[in-house]
Amino acid sequence: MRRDIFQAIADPTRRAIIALIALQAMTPNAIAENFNTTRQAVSKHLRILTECELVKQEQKGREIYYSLEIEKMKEVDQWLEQFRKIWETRFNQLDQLLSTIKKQKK
Amino acid sequence: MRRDIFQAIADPTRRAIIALIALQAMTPNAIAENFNTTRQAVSKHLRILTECELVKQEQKGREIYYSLEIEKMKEVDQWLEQFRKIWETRFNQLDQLLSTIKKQKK
DNA sequence: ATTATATGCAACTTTTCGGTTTCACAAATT
DNA sequence: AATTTGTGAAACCGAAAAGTTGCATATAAT
Repeated sequence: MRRDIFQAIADPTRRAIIALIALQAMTPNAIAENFNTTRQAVSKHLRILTECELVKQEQKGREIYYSLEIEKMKEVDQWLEQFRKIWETRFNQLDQLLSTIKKQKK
Repeated sequence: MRRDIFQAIADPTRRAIIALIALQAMTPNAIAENFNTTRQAVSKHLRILTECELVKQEQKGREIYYSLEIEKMKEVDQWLEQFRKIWETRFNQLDQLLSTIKKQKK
């Protein structure tokens, strides 16, 4: 089983779950109420999210509260970093081009 | 077919292809040389990347050069934005906590 | 003109994925 | 003690994905 964060966020339902529990910890039942699937399907998603450490649990009696392990999200951010560098370079090049054109107009 | 950027970057080979052609345009054959798969498999990945507009082609004779449509990568960046806000809030809270502790020490 | 090279596409196979159904178990409620 | 509630896990199913094989086409080289 692959189970990395990129595979985890590939599914739209999982992205929605992530967004949901980012704000506050929730039980599987409460999460499932927000979707058109069964509790079991949500439970399966939560297992996947847990497996790649995107989610943490806190047991309270028979209820289990799930919340987002927000630090893990930074892995995606780090991966994007290499492309952000390219954006910036391109932007600077464009910037230089524009100022060159400006100079020529004078 | 779903075909969104999150599904596209879920596959590790595709992420590698993206990183490769981000730096310079390459032909399918040249790309395939970097991996343990057949040219056809790479070709299929390129088609998927093209379908979700992550990649653009430029034909030169019988060769086709693929390069990254870097703007599209910003979609992931935008999605991360909501979590970045949470990071910053948490960070500020930690910051406040630390300065409170500092004050108490005095 | 013939051959080699670069590529895309379609058919097929195996694996993975997302969902449902069913069951088991533990905590809470009656 | 019996019942209800909250949950996880396994078995199964259909759909989609990833890879391989084979073929078609166009350009380049001989």
